[in-house]
Amino acid sequence: MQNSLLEALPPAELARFAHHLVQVELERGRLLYDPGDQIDHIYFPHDGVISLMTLMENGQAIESTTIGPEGALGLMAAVAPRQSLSRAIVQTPLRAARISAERLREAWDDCPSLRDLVDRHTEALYGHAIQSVACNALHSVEARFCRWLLTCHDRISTDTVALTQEFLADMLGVQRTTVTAVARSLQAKGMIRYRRGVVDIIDRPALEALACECYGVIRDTYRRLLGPASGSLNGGRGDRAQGG
Amino acid sequence: MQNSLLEALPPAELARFAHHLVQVELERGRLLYDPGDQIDHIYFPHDGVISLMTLMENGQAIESTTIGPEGALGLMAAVAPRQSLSRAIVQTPLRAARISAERLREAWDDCPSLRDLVDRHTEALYGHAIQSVACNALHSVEARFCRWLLTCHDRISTDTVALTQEFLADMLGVQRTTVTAVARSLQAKGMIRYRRGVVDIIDRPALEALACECYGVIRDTYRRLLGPASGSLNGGRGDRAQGG
DNA sequence: CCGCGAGTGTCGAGTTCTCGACAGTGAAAA
DNA sequence: TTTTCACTGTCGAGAACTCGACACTCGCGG
Repeated sequence: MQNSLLEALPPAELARFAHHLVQVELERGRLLYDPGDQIDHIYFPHDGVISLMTLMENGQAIESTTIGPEGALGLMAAVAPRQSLSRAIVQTPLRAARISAERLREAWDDCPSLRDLVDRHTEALYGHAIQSVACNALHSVEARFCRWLLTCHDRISTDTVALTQEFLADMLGVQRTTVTAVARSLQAKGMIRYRRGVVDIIDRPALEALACECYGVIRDTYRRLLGPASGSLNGGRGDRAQGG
Repeated sequence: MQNSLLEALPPAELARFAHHLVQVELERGRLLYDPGDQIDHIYFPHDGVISLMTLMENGQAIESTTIGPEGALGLMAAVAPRQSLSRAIVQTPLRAARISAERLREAWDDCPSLRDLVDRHTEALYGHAIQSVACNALHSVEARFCRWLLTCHDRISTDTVALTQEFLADMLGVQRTTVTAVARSLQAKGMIRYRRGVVDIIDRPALEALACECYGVIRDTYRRLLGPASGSLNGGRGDRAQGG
């Protein structure tokens, strides 16, 4: 059990629905939800990344936010039945705990810490989204490319990311040729190495220097709202931690 | 009382906190929150627009989402104390009902419909944000300019919008010269007329044709989640409406 | 009345990214 | 081994937008 949300729950609450959790392994590219789909299952990743993509009328899909081990997919359906607003696809090989949304809703009233955690998670996801709004309007493809790599790197256990340039171009909402140009530039600087469908991260500090501030802002938002000192375990109001 | 959320509440629930609501009128440009500010008041607009802006390290601010009469500002603080993630400024002269977040939290446990409505509002706001993520990455300044005008037009009672090109450039995250060029183009087509700090909307259908799909998507998301048939008033699960 | 300042018009060089096209290449399948 | 196809490299014209600069003008205050 490595999902942060599940780990943060008091054992007594976790016990109320743990027997409904199913451990699953999902392959890269697996489609979990499309816009309008009823959210029937909630996924708590242990490692790996799920991309949430906004689908346009012409079929183009662009990444809006991501879900990793610090969060969960479909958590809004823990409160009440909900439809997905995004396309959700598995980005990297994924290990996750899955639960029927209905089963989780049945435990809802008896799980105050879970409710609090879900609220904070929702807020963090919103923070992720509004930072991406700014990022897409203001930052270069190169900076966004680096941010994307770093975010992915944080959530997997290796320095090797399996992805094609074509796929990344879709994520970022740009042409493949643009991604190719950026990738070559980064490789020339010795920051990454890549071959067909694989990117190796060589010099992470350099990537951090080239990435936009959004990388750190989003990471810190999750930490602040869902981290150990967020007050989610000692019941709400008090902020006795030393800060942020 | 014209705010949709307040109007949608059962009178019994509204009565639990209505005596704490204060009617306020706020001038254009008024700063309500900056990132990190404790959310001490919640605003339910009757007419007018509040812009939520993501603030970057260099001080640049770009609009991420907006709040109008169909929503409320700071609603996440109705659940538990929260800090603002955005800068919130009054976009057009605003009439709103304001309540202390703490007072609303006191009524929280006794207001199931309010809780449901807040959940739906949060989801709609998130939907707004992820659509803007895609929009900023994929759509032209002209299309976004039109979307912005339409969204604003929907929420005020006149065909005249008070805004400078410089301000709109900030909202959209582009250069003022770009906004000027687009504005001139739209005026040449007879769709708008403008003078110093004022834009008149002449041909709304033409603006709708030029705006990107995001305008309609966001509007429909709010309607679906917060509209009369959303099930928020008859207590939850059942979807007995004819749907859509 | 004048002066000031915010808001707008415009210009032009430069950069980034688009978009279509086609060639090269590596890895897996036949 | 050969074939095949997905993935990458590259080119070039063009569009969109940036960025700095400066002139103009409207409306307000002195």
